[in-house]
Amino acid sequence: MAIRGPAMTDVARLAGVSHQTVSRVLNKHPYVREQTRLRVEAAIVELGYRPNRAARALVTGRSQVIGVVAQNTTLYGPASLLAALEQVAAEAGFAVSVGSVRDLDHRSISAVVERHLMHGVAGIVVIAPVESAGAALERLPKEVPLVTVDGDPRGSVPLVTVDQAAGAREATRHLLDAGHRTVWHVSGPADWFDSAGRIQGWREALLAAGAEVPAPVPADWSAASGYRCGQMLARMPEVTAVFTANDHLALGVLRAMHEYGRRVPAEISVVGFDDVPEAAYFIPPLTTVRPGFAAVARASLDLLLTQIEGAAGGELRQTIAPILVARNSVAAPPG
Amino acid sequence: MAIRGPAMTDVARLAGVSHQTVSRVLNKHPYVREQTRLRVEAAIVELGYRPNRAARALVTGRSQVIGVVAQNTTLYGPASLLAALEQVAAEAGFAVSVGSVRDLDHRSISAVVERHLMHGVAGIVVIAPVESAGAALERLPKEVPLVTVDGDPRGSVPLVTVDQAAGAREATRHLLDAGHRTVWHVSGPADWFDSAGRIQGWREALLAAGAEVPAPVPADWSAASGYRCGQMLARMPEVTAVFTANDHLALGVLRAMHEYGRRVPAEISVVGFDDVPEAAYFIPPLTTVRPGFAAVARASLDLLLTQIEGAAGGELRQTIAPILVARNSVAAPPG
DNA sequence: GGGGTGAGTGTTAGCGCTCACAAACGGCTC
DNA sequence: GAGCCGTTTGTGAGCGCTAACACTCACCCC
Repeated sequence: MAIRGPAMTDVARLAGVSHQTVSRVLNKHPYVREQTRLRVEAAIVELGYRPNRAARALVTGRSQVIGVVAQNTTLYGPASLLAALEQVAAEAGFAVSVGSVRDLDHRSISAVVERHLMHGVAGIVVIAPVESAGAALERLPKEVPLVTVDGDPRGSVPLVTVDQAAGAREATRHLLDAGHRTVWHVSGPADWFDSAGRIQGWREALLAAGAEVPAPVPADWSAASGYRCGQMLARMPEVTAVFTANDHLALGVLRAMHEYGRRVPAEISVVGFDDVPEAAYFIPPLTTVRPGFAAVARASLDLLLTQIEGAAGGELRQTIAPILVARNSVAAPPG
Repeated sequence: MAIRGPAMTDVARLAGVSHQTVSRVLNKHPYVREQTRLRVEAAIVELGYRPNRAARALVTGRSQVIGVVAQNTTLYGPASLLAALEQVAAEAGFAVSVGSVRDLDHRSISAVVERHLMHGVAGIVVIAPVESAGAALERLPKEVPLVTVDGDPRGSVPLVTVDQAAGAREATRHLLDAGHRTVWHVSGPADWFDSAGRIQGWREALLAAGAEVPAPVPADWSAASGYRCGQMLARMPEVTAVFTANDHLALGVLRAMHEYGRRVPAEISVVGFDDVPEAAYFIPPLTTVRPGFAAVARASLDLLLTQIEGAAGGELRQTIAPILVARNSVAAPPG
């Protein structure tokens, strides 16, 4: 294994130039004669030459790899973000190395960051949607370019985030516009920034419409907890509209409503958040909010590359607006 | 940016030894006096020294990164596999670099493989569940250690795969045991090995029980197509049991049954495949087959590391048995 | 006492690349 | 024709590490 391929000098010899000229061709320097460039390129093709990144990284002191720290990568949201990041990074010539963490506490995060540093990443993207992660990041070594996604809005680390509040406002307004007096909210875990933002947007929309603001029903992100909350809401006749913090919660709520014989949307309207691919095939198809993963990925990488290239300036905060996807889980309230 | 940290010679100077001794400590060579080792380790901690992977990779000719080629990483299956791989790799001191492809044809795959090679990966895992990928892999350069997951059983490339047929047999037998005369199958795309294996297992179980074998209903993997197939099956009164090639198809079928007023499981039983986390919260909770992603990941990495280390021997084919997860979507047929 | 042995350490030579610098060349100005 | 520019190419050093080898001891055996 690990047979060494041809090196730059081999290409140089074949093309009848110095290794330095080959390097210049590879790095697209100006001041290489067209004819020389063609000769070098031909030699590269002929030998099947492939530049050695390790050697380049050694001398330049930076690699072409960015590390990502994420939790729960099997969930639709993180997985989508990861895929989008990978694609954007590839376009910029960077590879993406993932590091999953079980918990987003200081110890887990810095362990994975440390692993990334050992592997010599050029920069790190941390998907850090909870309080504990925010604190952990402040304590990280400053030597590495770092960007957080969905992180602490009050932190000092460069941040890209989906405008949770805007999405929640839209969802809530959509329900109010359908004629509901007020909207109940099944919220995500209290320590997630996403949860906080969605609660805030929901509350703002209600207040703006002069509607009553019921207490949010706390849950985690799972269909299981959505189901439990749904069981409660199903027994409350005054509930006609529910906005859940994500689609899986909505799924649980839908199942509970079904079991209690409360028809959706005829008796109760439901709106989710995330637009998972299956959302269109829930019973009934779910109206939800779609965050722009691709836009988030692009913004994150831009921010990171700016830091890697050493340019100090530019915005350190980017907000991506989500959009509402209307389906059949919303109708006018009964009566 | 990219401030160079302390190098091995700095550690050596502080510990009063040569850089080579530091290297020996780092690589756990024998023949280093305990006392010396402690002195070196103290110096490493004091300076916050971190070995430069690029330099090591340059001299040894191999990196500590493995590349993964996968399609559709936002789906539950691939995402789970990816996460499992990453964890197993981390334990072995390897980083995982993902490369998503839109299509599993020769061009896309070799482009991503090429990208991985440029970045100097030590080996590659290809998640290659379709015919076209199988062909593409045979044409890849042999110089790189390679393992396929869910790939072509007839190919020559080392392979780890879930025993699709065994899982399908179990699912089908489970339905037959519940008293159904026969079981209908909504199958995955024809060019997927997974589909073929599941069809085969389903057919075997029916034949073994002397049951009639209906024509499989072809679909893709989406809830959308499951829904369309479900609409058809719902109108066929003789259908009492359906085995779908994955859970999303089952979700679509469930929705169709619901719309046509056919109760599950009272009138029709349904079994899926994959055990996505939401499966327990479908209406009704879905009986399904759980493939062992962790086991697949572990086997793949073992196979890959064996190749990387140059050891030729060992099995080049590993099969992982899935298990049936019984929930409430299966009951005796009506009447 | 000469010559082995093995533990523990140091010296040297690259791995393949980029960077800084030098050099060669033609064309221009004065 | 001396001097200067801009273009095009080459030379040499060195990034931080490991592998190969050389060396120094202490210890043992005949």
